Amino acid sequence: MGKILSGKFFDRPTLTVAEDILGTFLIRKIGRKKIEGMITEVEAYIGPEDKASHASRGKTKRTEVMFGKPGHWYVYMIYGMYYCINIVTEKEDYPAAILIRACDQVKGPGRVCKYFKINGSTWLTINKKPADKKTGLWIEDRGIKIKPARILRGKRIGVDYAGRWKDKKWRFYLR
DNA sequence: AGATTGATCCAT
DNA sequence: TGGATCAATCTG
Repeated sequence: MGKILSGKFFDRPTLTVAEDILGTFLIRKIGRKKIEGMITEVEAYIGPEDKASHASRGKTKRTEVMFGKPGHWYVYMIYGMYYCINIVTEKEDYPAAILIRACDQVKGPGRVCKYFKINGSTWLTINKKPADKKTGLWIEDRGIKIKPARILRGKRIGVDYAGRWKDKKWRFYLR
């Protein structure tokens, strides 16, 4: 149907990828069923210095995937209840990723994962895996072109602890 | 505004 | 090994 976005797409400056990813589709395949949604809101987490990023405290078992190859999934649990999903960007050894905050009418990263059935029994099949059909979760470009005027930009949500990094306007969303 | 909830990480 | 922290969401 659409064009599956590969590592090459994600091996670019994260802010560029964040804008370009708006209007593409997140696809989840479970058995013969598909769950789909157009990506409408994302946040960028960029580099080892970004205090809002999990990678700012260095490479750990959890965050090593952010230091890995672009086009892989980083899934983590937050507040013991919710999962959030990110796609890794930029070159290996440079930690960066994009958090998918909303798809169509599904607003909020925790709800996105719930909608796409990423939970305690499935997240390990996705975390640190490439975004492709084999993993069962990928991103497709279906040719929808978003006019720059439709893209809004603002501060990231829930990172007030991040010092001077909290005010970076690294959140992109559709009007 | 407050409760929820448990993996993660770092300082003891 | 313990405890603070947390890229969120729900309920009131």
